[in-house]
Amino acid sequence: MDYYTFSKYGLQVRELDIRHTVESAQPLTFYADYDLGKGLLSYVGGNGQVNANFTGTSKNCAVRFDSRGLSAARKDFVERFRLKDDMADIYENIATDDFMRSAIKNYRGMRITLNDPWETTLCFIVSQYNNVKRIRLIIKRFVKEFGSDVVDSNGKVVGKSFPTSERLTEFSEADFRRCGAGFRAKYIAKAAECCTNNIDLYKLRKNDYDGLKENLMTISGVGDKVADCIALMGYGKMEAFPIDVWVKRTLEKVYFKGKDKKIGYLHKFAEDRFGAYSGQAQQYIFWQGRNL
DNA sequence: ACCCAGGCGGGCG
DNA sequence: CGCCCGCATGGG
Repeated sequence: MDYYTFSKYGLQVRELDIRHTVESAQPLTFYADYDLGKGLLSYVGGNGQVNANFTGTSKNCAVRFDSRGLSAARKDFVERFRLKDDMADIYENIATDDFMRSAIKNYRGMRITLNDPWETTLCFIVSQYNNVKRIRLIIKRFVKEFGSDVVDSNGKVVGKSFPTSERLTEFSEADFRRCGAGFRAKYIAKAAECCTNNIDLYKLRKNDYDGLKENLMTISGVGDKVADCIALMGYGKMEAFPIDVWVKRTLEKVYFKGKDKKIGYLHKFAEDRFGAYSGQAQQYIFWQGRNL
């Protein structure tokens, strides 16, 4: 059973809570413009500018796009918000206990977004030892400073595209520091160079999860946690389970009486418990844990 | 003022 | 290998 159908000016969607999805710290939402009070979200997708207008509830919402470029916007949106996912099956498989059931109840409709691999890489390099608000600030500065103009059919500038790795090789560590990247500026300069001249992130799409993660971790500034975030939100590897401070803290509190557990142990715990849907489970644990 | 943030690389034992 | 430390910066 599909979770979306085409409507005249957009889509009719079930199980999509745009607020929780946008607010739960995912790459798209680090630089998209939105006014959730008015149900507005706009971003530059793979098929150009998308302006979406939401009405309804998380159980059943209507999404309306500009009539111009409607089919491209629909296509982009379906991929971006993973509307083909079988949410009933996902909920059923990750609702393993009271804590998970409660998290799902609180944030039902929160989706994992699928983003461009390089965008995701840059966003999560910036995310390390940082907070969500400041990640957004820095990423927005990168788009503003280094992105190129996106124009509509009349030549009018409607937004800025996310800067490619190649584009960033035209700039230096000092330029990235000026955007507030701090000590991560060095990682970014190296990563941009690496992803332009050594690794083709788009060819890594053919890898399975293990091979992908191994390749990603050769990039400067990409360790275990960031690699899992990129695998999950940049490549759609739903079995990835990123463990940040919040997820670690929450797992230990809920399942291990607050006792310290090693990252490797927690990865195995998640794999056994959530399996192929670990990534979706992680997003609920992360957001519930942060808001406890 | 002080503390923390979706961690990582490097150095040391 | 595992452990520990420093790290830029802005908001609470």
